[in-house]
Amino acid sequence: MAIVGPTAMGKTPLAVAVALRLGDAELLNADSRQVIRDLVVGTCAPTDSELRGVPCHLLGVRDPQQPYSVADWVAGARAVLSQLDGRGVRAIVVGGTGLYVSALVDGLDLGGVPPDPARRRQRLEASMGNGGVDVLGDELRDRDPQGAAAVDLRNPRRVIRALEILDARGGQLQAARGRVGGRDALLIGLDAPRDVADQLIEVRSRRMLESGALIDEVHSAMARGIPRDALESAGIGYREALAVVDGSLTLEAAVDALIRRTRRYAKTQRTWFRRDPRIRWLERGAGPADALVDEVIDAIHQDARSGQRLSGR
RNA sequence: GGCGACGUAGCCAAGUGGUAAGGCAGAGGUCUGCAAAACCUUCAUCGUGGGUUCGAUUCCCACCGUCGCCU
Repeated sequence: MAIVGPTAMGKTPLAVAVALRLGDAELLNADSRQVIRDLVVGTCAPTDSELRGVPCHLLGVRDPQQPYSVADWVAGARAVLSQLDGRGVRAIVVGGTGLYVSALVDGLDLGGVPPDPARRRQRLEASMGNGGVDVLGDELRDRDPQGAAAVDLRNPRRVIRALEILDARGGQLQAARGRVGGRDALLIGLDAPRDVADQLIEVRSRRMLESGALIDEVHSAMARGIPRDALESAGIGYREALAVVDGSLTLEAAVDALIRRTRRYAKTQRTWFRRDPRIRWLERGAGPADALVDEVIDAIHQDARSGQRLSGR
């Protein structure tokens, strides 16, 4: 099963509560920021005390500078899953990175074409030249008219990736975008009414910055030699914290920016998850999110897939 | 009290006698190897009232407001 939804709604505490209730369950992190090693404050990676003894996989497994993508995560997730299956332990996938969850659950075939950084840089530069992205879009249309129709030709990253796939395997884009090995899963969405959600985000953002914890984390990361740009791309909040550190932003302004960016991010997450009709949404109130355990457990029992497993077959 | 400047969307801001750039914020959306990313769509009738004009946000007058200088 998976618990998904916008950031700051309490997915982790809820998942932990569910795992404790089930007894034989472990968490599998599906948050693209929490996989980064040693950056826990700004990424809101769960702490040991928040996990209450429940193991959580794929947490802090890569360095900030290290390139990492959905494919890496899926590979890791599949490994975790088979290991858990072997031990007869149930996995609870928790996280807000929709693409990761989808890649695992739907079994997106990522084409087996790893990124080519040098070539990407080259094309990105081309896209910033005279003709803009259109130059790349035209190339894509030439090489695969059909495939091009399914790509957002205004989006450099998408076009560049499409070309990258064609470079590597030729043929047509469509052939590289199948689905293989999905996992049928119960999907639980956790969200809150707008005002509560805004409140949760504000409280979290304030605590993160005003306590000084994020600033401290940024300081120690820099002391370890982590490059600035790696830090900035480590998630919402790091850019703001860095700005406070070098004095270009007041703490108050940083808090505002963090709140704003986080809200916008939450909105994007909602947009992503809302279109998936399989998700069963639970709405939390201002109280603790783990009060919803019972509802999750009910959902598990009602769910045919899990029902069989729970009854011991 | 006098003189001067300014008054364009929530904020910053360009501009023209023919019916309002852009950025930020907001709202909505897209999504198959950077996804807390990248991208798309959308959002004003120009302080108020008169006048000139075929037509004014753009010219003139008055008023209101803000800022500066002077007394």
